[in-house]
Amino acid sequence: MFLLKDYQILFKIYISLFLNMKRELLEERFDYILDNNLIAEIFEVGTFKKYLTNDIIIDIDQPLTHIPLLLDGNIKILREDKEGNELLIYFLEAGETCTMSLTCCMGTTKSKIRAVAEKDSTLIMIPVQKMQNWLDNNSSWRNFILESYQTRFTEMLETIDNLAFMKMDERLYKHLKEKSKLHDSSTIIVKHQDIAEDLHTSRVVISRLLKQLENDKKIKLSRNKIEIL
Amino acid sequence: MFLLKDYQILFKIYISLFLNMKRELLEERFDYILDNNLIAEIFEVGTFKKYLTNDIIIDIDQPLTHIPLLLDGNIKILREDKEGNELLIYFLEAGETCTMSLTCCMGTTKSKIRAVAEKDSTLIMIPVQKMQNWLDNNSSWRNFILESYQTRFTEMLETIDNLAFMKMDERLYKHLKEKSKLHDSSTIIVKHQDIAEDLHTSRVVISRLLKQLENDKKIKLSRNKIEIL
DNA sequence: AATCTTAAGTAACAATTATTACAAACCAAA
DNA sequence: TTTGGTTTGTAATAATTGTTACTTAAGATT
Repeated sequence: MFLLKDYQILFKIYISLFLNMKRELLEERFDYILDNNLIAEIFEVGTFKKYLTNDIIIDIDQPLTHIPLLLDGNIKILREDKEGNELLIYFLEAGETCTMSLTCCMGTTKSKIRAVAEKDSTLIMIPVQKMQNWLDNNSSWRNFILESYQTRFTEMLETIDNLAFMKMDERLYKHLKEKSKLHDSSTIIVKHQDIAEDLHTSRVVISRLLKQLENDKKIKLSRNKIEIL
Repeated sequence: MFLLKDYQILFKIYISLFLNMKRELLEERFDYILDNNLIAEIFEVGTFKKYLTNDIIIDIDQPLTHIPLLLDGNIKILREDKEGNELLIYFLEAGETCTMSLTCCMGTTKSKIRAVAEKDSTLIMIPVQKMQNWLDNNSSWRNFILESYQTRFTEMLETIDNLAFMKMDERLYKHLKEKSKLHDSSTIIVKHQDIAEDLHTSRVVISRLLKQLENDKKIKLSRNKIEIL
């Protein structure tokens, strides 16, 4: 019997749900912390799953009715302006929720945010009403949400730092290292064009800077592929 | 008898505290919504006030022990990097709390954030323990905090937009209009150097762009003063 | 009024990033 | 192997922003 933080357990329950575990099995596993009422309630929730590959999944034009909770894979969150320019804000990893969606759900603001799955990902959508309900009644859920806010906050601060204080070559190199870490491989499969869009600049600029990095022996370039040395 | 949202009332109580209102008067005013226990608790809190003028107030190097709640005036929140470069992130107005501080308090992250009062401001510092306590036990406080997060979130998104998608001249003009709105006057009292620091650029650049704006009849320049037309 | 300090204006130049246009290389399918 | 589409490399040039160095102007102080 291993100890997890409450919200992680709550999260585990979702995963089990997703894997179609039997209710009895679930209860046996988790009732030592969460009471039956809570489990029952979770079972009631109309969750649905989505499999995503490399495609737009959330285009927030009208207020959302569900909050995504990422089970597996990772999703990048992009900001978009009126002219269609884009900028990567942060990556969502498994076990995380998108605070941006919370903001959209609860507030009236219509935010232009795009979420793109970089590899196959699975997520559960939680209805907003449940969301609000749990926020009031379940302290473990509350902590999960508060911690999410804080993580996102820190990451947004970092994004601001990057934009404000770093030059394009540094931003590029950092971005490469981040992607490498995220996909757990020193070889990244991307084309220059994609990087350019994430960092909101042009392909030519990225190619130029990548060439420089290669000359500096920091990376090795091939078609559709960048290896970090 | 006027209706306010719960957290606003809570906030009003703070203001009253600050104004040294008699406890009896407070209870008479607010107990129709908040029970006596809560009021009692608020009275127990070790609040203290600070008066600030144009000076650094919070330099977050070690975890904070108190959360500021702004009663009057306004405070600008700046991001700082290792080399001492700065960038304005957002303005705090009366009735707001600094979510950045929450992040610092609750998490372990040591953030480099500077808060500067642009005019005389008053704030109350709330001990972190109380903070956490209320979060669990008082739904009106909880909503206040969640709403704060959301407001800040939106504002940080806007900052990112400005940095990523706007050129310096646009950012400058927007900044001028914001300041004008904040101080409720079409005439802004600043020197070019200060603006340059807020937008993280050099004085010469700002002077140049301001001159352009003046030529375009959008503003009128004098020493230490900019008038928006 | 003369002097001093600070703020703002200006010019010349450097660095960074953006844009355009085209050539070369790579890969897959015919 | 040839073709065609996509990706990358490169050069030339423009636009934006940053830097340095100096001048001019405004306002405060003596």
